[in-house]
Amino acid sequence: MAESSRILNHIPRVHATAAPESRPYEPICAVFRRYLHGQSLKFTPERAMILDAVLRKDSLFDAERLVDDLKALGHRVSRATAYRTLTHLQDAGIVKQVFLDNKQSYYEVVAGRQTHDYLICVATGKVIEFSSEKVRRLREEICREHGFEPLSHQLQIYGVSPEGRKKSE
Amino acid sequence: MAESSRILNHIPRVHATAAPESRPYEPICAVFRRYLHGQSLKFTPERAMILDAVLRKDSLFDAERLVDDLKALGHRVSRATAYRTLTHLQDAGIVKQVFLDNKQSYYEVVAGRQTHDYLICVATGKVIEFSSEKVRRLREEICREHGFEPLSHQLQIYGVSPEGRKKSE
DNA sequence: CTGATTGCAAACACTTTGCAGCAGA
DNA sequence: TCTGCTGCAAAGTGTTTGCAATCAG
Repeated sequence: MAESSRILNHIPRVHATAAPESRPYEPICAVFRRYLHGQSLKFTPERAMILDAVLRKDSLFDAERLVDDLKALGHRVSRATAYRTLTHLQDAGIVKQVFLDNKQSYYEVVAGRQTHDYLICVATGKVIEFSSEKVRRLREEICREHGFEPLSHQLQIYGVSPEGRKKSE
Repeated sequence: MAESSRILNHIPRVHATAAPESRPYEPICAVFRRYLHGQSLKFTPERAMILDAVLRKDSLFDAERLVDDLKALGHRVSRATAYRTLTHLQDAGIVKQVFLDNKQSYYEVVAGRQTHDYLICVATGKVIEFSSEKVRRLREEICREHGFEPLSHQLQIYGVSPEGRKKSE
């Protein structure tokens, strides 16, 4: 089944399987504080504001959009801090980075939510997010076959949506 | 099942489903020539050399590696031409672009071969390529549910391989 | 011949990083 | 107080693009 292999130039950072010792229903903010404390990192106002803005997202977002959201809420946060915090949020198992194109990274919240996979219309650019138990089961099966311990996955299907089909006629 | 949607900032280019009117067993070089001709593009020595180098790859590669391979074969091709040609090869349905991390793009040959999905070890950076009929069937099923016409897909599972587990102990 | 192609270098866009001043714990 | 944090601007990096010379058809 496996056919060949190589080494990646850049190992992508992957969010934790689940916040390590997270209790059910624990506020995500508390999860983050605990994570930061465990790493001798500090819970700053900037990090609190970013986490807040992140948790308001109910679908894919990028760093730019996050900074804009914060600006709209009256908070001024530098891009650098946004990127740095997104990294911590990933390490804390709160957000996941998604690679949909070669231009930039996207993020989605995973803590306390189901992760998504994506249908991307190449005619309209529209992204449909869906969550599938079958995908999760297949991922387990594939990993079992290869002795792999899964942490995260990404599935994107590129194609043409019903609207895209109309548009291109 | 679908939960929310948004529009992508950059619509990724996706290789054609299959070389449009490709005949079985037709040499890939002929497919490319036919594609170029159809687009009023020219078959240049650079494009021939790049296609040749691409077809020698049996697993994931990146643009840099491609240029290095060509250099090793004694051919001098600029990065710009390599990128431009990879785009044409994608449009011709010969290669597919893969997004594994936020640093760069990877490519794999798809013409006349099975496409792959990837298991990526976050401990070692090793990439295991595999081909799964179950993944292809699931993709069809998901597209049917959403009225989507699939062109391409990408599945990456990030986790820890057996060797990675040993290493981190 | 004529429009497409090439290589070069500059431009681009997203992301990361060095640094000086600031501030949680 | 002692680290870690922030914003800024500069650096970094893969990829794209403008342009003049060149070449395929």
